[in-house]
Amino acid sequence: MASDLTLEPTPAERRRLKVRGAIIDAAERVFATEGETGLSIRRLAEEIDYSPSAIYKYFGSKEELIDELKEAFFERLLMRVDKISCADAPFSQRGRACVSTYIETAMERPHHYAAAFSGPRGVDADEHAPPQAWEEFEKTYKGRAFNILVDMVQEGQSLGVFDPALDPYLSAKSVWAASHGLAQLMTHMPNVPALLPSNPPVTASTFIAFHADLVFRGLQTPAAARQTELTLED
Amino acid sequence: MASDLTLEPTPAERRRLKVRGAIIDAAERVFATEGETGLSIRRLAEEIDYSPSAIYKYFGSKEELIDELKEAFFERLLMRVDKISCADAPFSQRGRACVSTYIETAMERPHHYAAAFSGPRGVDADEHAPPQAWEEFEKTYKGRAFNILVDMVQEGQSLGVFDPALDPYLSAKSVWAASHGLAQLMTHMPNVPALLPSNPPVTASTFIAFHADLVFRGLQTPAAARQTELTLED
DNA sequence: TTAGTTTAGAGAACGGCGTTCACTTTTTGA
DNA sequence: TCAAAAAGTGAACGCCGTTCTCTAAACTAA
Repeated sequence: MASDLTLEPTPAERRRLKVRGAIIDAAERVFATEGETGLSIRRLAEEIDYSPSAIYKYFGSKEELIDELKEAFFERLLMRVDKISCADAPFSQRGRACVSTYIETAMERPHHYAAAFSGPRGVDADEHAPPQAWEEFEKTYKGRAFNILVDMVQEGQSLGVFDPALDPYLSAKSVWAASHGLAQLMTHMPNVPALLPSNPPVTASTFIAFHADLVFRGLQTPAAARQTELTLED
Repeated sequence: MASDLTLEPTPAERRRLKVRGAIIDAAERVFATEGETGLSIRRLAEEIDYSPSAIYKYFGSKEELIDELKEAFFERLLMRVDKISCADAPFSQRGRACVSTYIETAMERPHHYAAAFSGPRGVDADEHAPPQAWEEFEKTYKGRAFNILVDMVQEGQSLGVFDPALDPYLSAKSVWAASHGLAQLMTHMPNVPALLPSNPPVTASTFIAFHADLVFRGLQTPAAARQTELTLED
């Protein structure tokens, strides 16, 4: 701990990071395919050829490890949505693309996405936790992703396509809820879109676009809504 | 097993049902407050003064027991929503009330609601499960609740307030996703509505109504949407 | 180089879990 | 009354997360 000022990592630090990375990699691999159920410290240890107790030199607990997986996932989720929200495309396309990207990213890693909205940090923990302040939430990945939505609503309002009477924050939360709900529905009941007695059967991505259109339509000014076509072709 | 035809339960059956009920009651109590984490067979056994292995005379596994809790919850959820959907009230009020009731019921038992959309039956199990047919899904509590939504969309279309070009099934699924998403958001991040930098702060039920309005607005005909006020009072 | 200290890692152990199995006790029904 | 079925027990198995003690290696300073 004598070299707080040196920037290049010492060999020791490099080795430590390597082992840490191996643990994270193995955890990521297992968690992505089998979720929290299949991920055990003992199995992780076996997979990287260490003893179980060795892992506790790198992570304080199993939960701490999983939190890191979730964080990494949400960072990627945020980056993808952010990139699309800044893209050079018409407003309506960008809006739809943000929602689609969000849902599709969630569908790629269902366990990661579900874990972020369940478990101890979800239902249980907020009993005694002090209500998080807005300034704090804004720095989270979730908070930053949320802010993208807020900006989008405000842009729509300034463009005259969204109802200017709407509170941007409440509207953004509504859009978030709608997106989140569909993501959850599609990851946990993937067969539902296919089994609906509609003609013709609808693919996942088509339905996502339909859903996104419906949600944004609720925000529109009546005049704007009149010009919006609600169709199902891509 | 000689009395398949007698209708009144024998004393033996009555006793068995009593013990079974005690197990379920204890499980319900623990699960409602502490969720799946706090519910263990051993603790349940201790709470009803039996040995752990005795429970396996009544339930094949822990998962089977929890499934029964979930089923009971969804039955109540369905009954509440069904009662409201048949109430004698204007269409728009009924629609909003269905969504509100759904979300509020979920918020009363967050663990039950969350468990129904996660765990082995959620992400994992559908890998090898054959895609469920519509006729089968329709009999589930989930399926019946879903059908209420379908009927509501169709009623709105026949009343001329919802866009007749919309597929009722896809639209119903969209509404379901939006409702589910908000339920999940409010159970797992209850502090978010309060921390939004809006003036004045918004209560949970107010926001739920706002969300419901927004969702149904997306289904409306432009003419109908022009007449709908999006406000936040009561 | 060497002595001392920090660190990585191993291995056994603890308490808890779901579940099973062999066993005893109670209840049932002819 | 007596065999068969059911209810209930307690020990055990193989997991789990986590902790503790101990060894061996790696750094640091003289």
